[in-house]
Amino acid sequence: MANIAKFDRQEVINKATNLYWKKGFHATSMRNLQDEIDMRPGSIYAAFGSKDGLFKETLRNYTDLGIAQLAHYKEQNSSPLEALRAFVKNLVIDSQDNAPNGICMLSKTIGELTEENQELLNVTKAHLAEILQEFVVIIEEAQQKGEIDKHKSAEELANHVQIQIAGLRTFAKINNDKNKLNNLIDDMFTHYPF
Amino acid sequence: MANIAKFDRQEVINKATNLYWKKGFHATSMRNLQDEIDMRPGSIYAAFGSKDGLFKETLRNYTDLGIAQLAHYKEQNSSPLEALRAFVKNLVIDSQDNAPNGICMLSKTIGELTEENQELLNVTKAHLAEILQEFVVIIEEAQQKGEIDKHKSAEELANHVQIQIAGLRTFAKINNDKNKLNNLIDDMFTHYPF
DNA sequence: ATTATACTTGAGCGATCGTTCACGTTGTTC
DNA sequence: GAACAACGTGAACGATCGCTCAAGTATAAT
Repeated sequence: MANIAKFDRQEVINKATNLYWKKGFHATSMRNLQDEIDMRPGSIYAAFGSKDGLFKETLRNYTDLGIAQLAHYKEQNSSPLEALRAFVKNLVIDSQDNAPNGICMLSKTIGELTEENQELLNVTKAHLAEILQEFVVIIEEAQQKGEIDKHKSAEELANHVQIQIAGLRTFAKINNDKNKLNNLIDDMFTHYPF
Repeated sequence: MANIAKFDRQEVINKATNLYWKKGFHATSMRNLQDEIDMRPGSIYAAFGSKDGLFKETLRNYTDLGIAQLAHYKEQNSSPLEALRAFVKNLVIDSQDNAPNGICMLSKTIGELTEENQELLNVTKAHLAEILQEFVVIIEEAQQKGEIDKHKSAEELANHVQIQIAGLRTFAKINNDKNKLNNLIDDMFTHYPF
């Protein structure tokens, strides 16, 4: 017989994601997490195994949320390219105020961790590759619709988008001028290499 | 009377810079630093005051080294624009192997720290602004020499360069294809907005 | 009611954190 | 060579780290 879930696992993971995203892996203590998700150490370790294990689940959650968000913009826009633009603007501009951290949790983790946490690093890289692939798909759709030159490499354009997002989100942390950020993103979609 | 320096302050700061740069602020313990710079806690605290104090000195050191490096490339190139390009290639491509960390120490710190370390965050932002100003100067010199359209805003171009560096260095961490990175940087200098 | 099972609890483990300070050593001064 | 100043030393402080586990509580099955 299935037992009553004593805690809402998804809600716990969401809260843990936000805290890890905000403070980073090393600066987030299990004490901090205990307070944030309102669970005692024993329960946390029974459910997630370790600090690393919980972090890995939050990385998965973060990536799923990002991919779902991109799908959301695709549904709302008939144009794949416009959907991508809206997605990027949301990440770079809106996230500075709404999200736990303006920086991408995956980029931040790539920057923070070393080979001492090789497995978490590998997971993070794999998730970034997943998102890259989503960009490839949406760019190929835009090419099908004639919004982008079909002769251009969708993979290279996707790389370019990911580089711009990483750069812009870092920049936004020191210069949160929304008009400027908006213009930079518009430029990105109206000039080379698009 | 000045006493004999019992330790080489500059060498100690260099070693501390490399460790902080590699591991980040939170993941670097004072024990780690003691081993790396071969000093006992009392001496470190007498010389630098605190973990924060030493970190602040390494940020200053890192920024000075970067500015000196840019000056070096300016001396070696008659063209300011080529000097800037060589500087960027060095940061993005060579640093992946040579340096303690492929990521810029300042960007990494911006990503890692929160308002809990507001002063270190402010120092870091100020240093990024310093480097931005160096880019403005070199771009203005390139405009004087007719290498860049004088009607373009040197400040905006400098911002663009800093954003590209942040994005490319993150990208290089997951895809260290030197040919691709080289092409991306060449594209950056031969297409919009340059 | 009793037993079995599932889940939570929180005191506390050994280790490590950033930091301090009484003390030892070294070099200078008179 | 005695006194002093300057610096380095490392044991050890209280706090916190990630984590464990014996005990407690709640629900389900008999």
